[in-house]
Amino acid sequence: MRIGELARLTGVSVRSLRYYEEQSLLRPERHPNGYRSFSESDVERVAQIQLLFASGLNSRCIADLLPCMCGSGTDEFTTPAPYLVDGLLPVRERIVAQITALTASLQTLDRVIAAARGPSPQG
Amino acid sequence: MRIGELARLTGVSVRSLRYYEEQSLLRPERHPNGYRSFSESDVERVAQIQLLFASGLNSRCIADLLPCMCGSGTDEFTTPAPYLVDGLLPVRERIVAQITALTASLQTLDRVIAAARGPSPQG
DNA sequence: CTGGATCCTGACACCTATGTGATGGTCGGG
DNA sequence: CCCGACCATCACATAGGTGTCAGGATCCAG
Repeated sequence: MRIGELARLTGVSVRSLRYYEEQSLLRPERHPNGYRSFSESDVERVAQIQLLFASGLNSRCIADLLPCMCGSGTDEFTTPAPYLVDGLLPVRERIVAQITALTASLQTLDRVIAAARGPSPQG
Repeated sequence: MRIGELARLTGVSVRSLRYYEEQSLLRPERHPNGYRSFSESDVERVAQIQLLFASGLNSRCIADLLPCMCGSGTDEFTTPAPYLVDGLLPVRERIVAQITALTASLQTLDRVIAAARGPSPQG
């Protein structure tokens, strides 16, 4: 499919999809006329990318990660080099820390919201 | 206390503390000579700010949030106007969404890490 | 051929938190 | 007085993902 359709299917802007290719997160084929040609599986792949972006990873990190996880269809390359893991562990820690921070923030927020709803001594 | 000491106590750069004031996250007094004068409670407040930043909230959001929660010890003013809650709910949703994304990413990440460690069928 | 939709590349703009440097005021100790 | 530490403001830089526009090319329909 072409870039416009992928954009529609994923809800991601054409601009971003081109950027993803620039960052090697997507590797679409090219029609003879220069148009990008994406596969069906790229829909899922873009969703993955979006998820990782939403988690605060940057494109370089995602680029490292994707070859290890995208193998929904092709599974040869699902085992990353161990050296890659060394780079992944800090990322993991950051995510855990972020979840912790978010959870704490959420609790605080919920206390605030509860207090605003009913200032009665319920908590 | 002055800005340098607050920076030392919190581990946040002086630059960031000034930025926080610019964003109305901190409202230090001013000495006649122009120096900022922070209170003891600002140490905790900065920690809160950092926590929220780490949660991915931006300064505007934090500015809305802080007046409701800064009373961790003092709970008098923990009750915000209900109209404020309307603004808080989207924030809450964003936090929940982010936790969801992070959790999913963490799972993916852990699968990759596990696969790299031992490609044996252990999980 | 014409018009419109879609695509291409390239480039600049933005936002946001933070770094960094310039330039100068304030204060305390020697 | 003078130096060093600290503070002030202003301003420019950075990074990363995205918006947006410019200037063309392609393709299809009429």
